[in-house]
Amino acid sequence: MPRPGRNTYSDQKPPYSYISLTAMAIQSSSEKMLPLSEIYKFIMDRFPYYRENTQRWQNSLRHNLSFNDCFIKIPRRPDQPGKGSFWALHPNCGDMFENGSFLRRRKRFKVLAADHLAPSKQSDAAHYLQQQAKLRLSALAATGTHLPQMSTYNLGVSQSSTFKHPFAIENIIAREYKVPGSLAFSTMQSMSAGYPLHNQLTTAWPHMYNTSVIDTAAPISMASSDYSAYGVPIKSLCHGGQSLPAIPVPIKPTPTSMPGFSALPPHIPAFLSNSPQSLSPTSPQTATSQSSPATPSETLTSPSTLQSVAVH
DNA sequence: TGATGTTTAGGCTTAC
DNA sequence: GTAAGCCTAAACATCA
Repeated sequence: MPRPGRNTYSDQKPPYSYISLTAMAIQSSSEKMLPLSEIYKFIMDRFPYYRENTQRWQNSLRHNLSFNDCFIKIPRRPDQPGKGSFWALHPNCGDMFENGSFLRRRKRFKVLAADHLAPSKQSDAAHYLQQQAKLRLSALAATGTHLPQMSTYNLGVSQSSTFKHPFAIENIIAREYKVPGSLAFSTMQSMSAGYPLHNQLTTAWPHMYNTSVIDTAAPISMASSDYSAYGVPIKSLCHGGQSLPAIPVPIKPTPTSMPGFSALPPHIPAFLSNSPQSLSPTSPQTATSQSSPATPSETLTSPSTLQSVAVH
């Protein structure tokens, strides 16, 4: 639970559950999937609190990965030796935090038995992904953008150009953008003394802030016969199938009630303060997140191919 | 052998 | 008050 310190969160427990932290880590990767060790690294890099008692929280984190259906394990391919599997977010886990709290989900994401894609549904998903790939290729051709080189594990085709994952920085800060004047930003800046995040937006959230990579230019990988046509199990590919989540801002457990704290997660301001460009309300990302009323259900063709349910 | 992954259990907190 | 979510601990299995 959040235990805001006097002036900083740097040595305090972040107001995020392990599920949130893990999801953030996964979302921060360009391929939307990370091995366990990288998830550890992400969390430790950004949250000093987790640089201690590693055995404790890492055990909890592993427990969460296994226990929660919102995380899916993607085996390494034979040509990618290494220990452990990759972990990704389930395509439909986007509404887990519908109440906006990163600390406690309103509903636990649960995959029904039928949700494990049947062959027919897999083909539907594959078809959908192909369509998305074509759309992206067309967009790239129009803009002259070249495809970034990615491994066969990438999930690039899974995200539509309008979809913003709940753990994406855009969603986290979206509400702040709507605050008139400079209050939001100044508040965020004042909090940048929290987690000493040394990375910039483009580093921590490359898939969100590198315009040549994210969204409109997500890479397409076609691949190896041992796996699906996309290099990974179909099930793990369809991040674009989720519903548009509510803007996830920690609403309850947060330091908002504490003097000097805003509702924004403490590490977010650090990102922003390091990336003035991304703060521009006229930036493509911001414009997209604000001006695009389209929901994934509107932009995606077959969300029904991936059924899941949040159980209470 | 250590890292990774699964499962079970108990206690605490929070939403309903 | 109850159910559900979260955290922590622990035991065990698997694998590089």
